[in-house]
Amino acid sequence: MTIQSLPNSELAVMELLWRKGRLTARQILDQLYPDGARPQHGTVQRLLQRLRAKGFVVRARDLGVNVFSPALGREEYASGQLESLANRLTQGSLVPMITRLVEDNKLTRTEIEKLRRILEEQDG
Amino acid sequence: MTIQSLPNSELAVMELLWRKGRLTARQILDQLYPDGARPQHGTVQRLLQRLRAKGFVVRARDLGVNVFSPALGREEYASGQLESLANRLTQGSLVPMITRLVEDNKLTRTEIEKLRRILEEQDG
DNA sequence: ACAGAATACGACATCGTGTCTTAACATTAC
DNA sequence: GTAATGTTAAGACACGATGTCGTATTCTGT
Repeated sequence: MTIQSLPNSELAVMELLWRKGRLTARQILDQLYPDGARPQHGTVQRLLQRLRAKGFVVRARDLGVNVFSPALGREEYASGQLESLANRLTQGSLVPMITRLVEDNKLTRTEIEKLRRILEEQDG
Repeated sequence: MTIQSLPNSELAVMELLWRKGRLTARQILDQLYPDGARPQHGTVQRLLQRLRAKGFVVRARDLGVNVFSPALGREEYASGQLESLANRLTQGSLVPMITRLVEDNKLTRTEIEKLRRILEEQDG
């Protein structure tokens, strides 16, 4: 049930889709690799195909072209990764990791404030 | 500077070392694969070698045998992974991920309590 | 000095990733 | 309706990481 982890090239496509919402393969090619040395069109097609197989993007026919959009949000993906990290490393709990980050001063004051607020808002 | 992420076989060795502290290659072989179909001794040796190359374990000569121990703690590794996750996915911030987990009720009340306490203890 | 254990390391199969290429298909412009 | 153009699907492949062997070499205790 865990969300699987994506390789870089596929994550890059997801990033773009998360930012733009819906794009055609061609648009992805253009926006992901605007410079000279860009990959073949088929490459993006392939990535999209793999992402679809993994259930990360959905496809819709639109004016004769396929339009792709994310099947899950960035936060959903990110928090899923976080969960699986916790499962693998710290018996499923975030506490040890966060504790460590706090002790090492890896969190900014603003972050700490925000986290406090989020946790305070929880029930009562 | 980010802590790299370990493959399963190497992580399994680290797990064991985190639990036991210091072990010889032979002990690792015995404890990691107690059943029948165990790998060759050399396999563990190889894993240890790779872990050493990556800086995850240190070695000491002890009574004529090498004894291996973790070069970093589990929490250090785990929080490093968390950081790199945040860097890759949410502009370096944990807030979006945690927010999401809280909203989805993925954290137990106990966890939330603990996290609150940790964050409260911070400065003033 | 020798047997037995420990170590180092070259080798290799397999898999995932990143990319290409070509073939099949759809669409558009005449 | 056909040619030109763009889109999609899928086979192929190189490359690196992973997991595992096996052998050559080095140690240790007696």
